[in-house]
Amino acid sequence: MTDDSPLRADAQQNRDKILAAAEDIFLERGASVSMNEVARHAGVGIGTLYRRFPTREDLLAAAYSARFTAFAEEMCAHAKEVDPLSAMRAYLEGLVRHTTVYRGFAASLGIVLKTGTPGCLATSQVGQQLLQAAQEAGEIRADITFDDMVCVATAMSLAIERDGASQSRIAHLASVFTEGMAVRSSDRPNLEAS
Amino acid sequence: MTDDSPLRADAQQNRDKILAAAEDIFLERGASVSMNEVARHAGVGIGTLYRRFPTREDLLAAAYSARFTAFAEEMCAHAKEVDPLSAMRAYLEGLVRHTTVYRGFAASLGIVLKTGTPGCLATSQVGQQLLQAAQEAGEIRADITFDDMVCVATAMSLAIERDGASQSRIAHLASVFTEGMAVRSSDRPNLEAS
DNA sequence: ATGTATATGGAGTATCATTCCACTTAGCAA
DNA sequence: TTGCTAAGTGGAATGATACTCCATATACAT
Repeated sequence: MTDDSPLRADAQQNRDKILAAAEDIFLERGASVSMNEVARHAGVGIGTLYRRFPTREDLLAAAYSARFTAFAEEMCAHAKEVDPLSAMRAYLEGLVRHTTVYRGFAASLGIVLKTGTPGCLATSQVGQQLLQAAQEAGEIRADITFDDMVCVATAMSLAIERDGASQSRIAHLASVFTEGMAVRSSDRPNLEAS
Repeated sequence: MTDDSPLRADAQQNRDKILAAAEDIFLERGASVSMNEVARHAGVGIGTLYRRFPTREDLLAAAYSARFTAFAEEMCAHAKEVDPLSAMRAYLEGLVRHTTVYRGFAASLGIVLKTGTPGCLATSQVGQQLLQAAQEAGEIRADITFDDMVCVATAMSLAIERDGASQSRIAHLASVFTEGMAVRSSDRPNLEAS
């Protein structure tokens, strides 16, 4: 299903130009700029852009892949140094911080994370691992899914896009929501080992 | 600032026709149908539609006003029978459930709620009251704002529009978020008055 | 009856996403 | 080197849609 045949040299070059332009322009004017503008900025035809990235989400995911890869590695390393609940909090916070780099990206987060780009795949997997670890440690409710977390991150990002993001506000919201997913001490008696 | 002069009789009639058509067509095809289609369905010109409802959000807010009014009353009554935290959970859950009546409505929720339509005003006010009551009862963290809640509701609705809404998933997510906003017993000692 | 503020319809303009295809070119095989 | 061809390209064309503008029509106060 995944495209495997390697690109022709010129096509690869154009792909790179598109990604560089997308990075620039998304940063500068948000994730909703017209596809034409991206193409023009990259110096390629609109047809070429669509051939390589059929949907805006595909382009977003590709343009963001490197950031996501770095983020996944960072979170993986960080998780080894703190307790599972803190790791989750940090993950959530970091995911939101990344998501707010491009204005207007928040609403697409869920779709983008499912695109299968290396970076998206990595951050999804790390997120799922951290979640599972926290659940096995009894620190996060067993009925929370990774999709719940993405939903939570979306909410936080939307809130922040609206207000303008202060670092402290991101941390604040991340903390609020992590608390919501946490097992409450009063619930502990209810133990259920699989 | 609010428009006060009464409409001419024919204009009022057209306004009513537009609202009836909007209700129909939003229900049937979602909140993103073209304005042209609404106008055609209502039997008025597109100019008339725009004169009365300058933005899509204005139209959505007006078309949804009655539902929101009913919802606000319902929540107000319900709050008298349960504890403040449960009232908040019910409000959040209800808001999301309402929001999913028109497909594609979720993304506009925040804007629509600020339009000043009687129903929007009522649900905003009730939400703020419930939040304040829960905070004064020490059941919800003092640093949560009503806008936070709207944001949360938006994200839940977006997630649900994507996945397809099951009633249980709405309830589940509402519960997670409510937990997150709740004051935890372990936090009680940690008091910091400004 | 008539003057005028109000209201109307819909053609016109502008912006986008997306498709399509005649033309170009990289890379391979002879 | 020289074709050959699959892969790639650009951008005009198509089709939606939002939104504006104004010549015309009409309610209604006088």
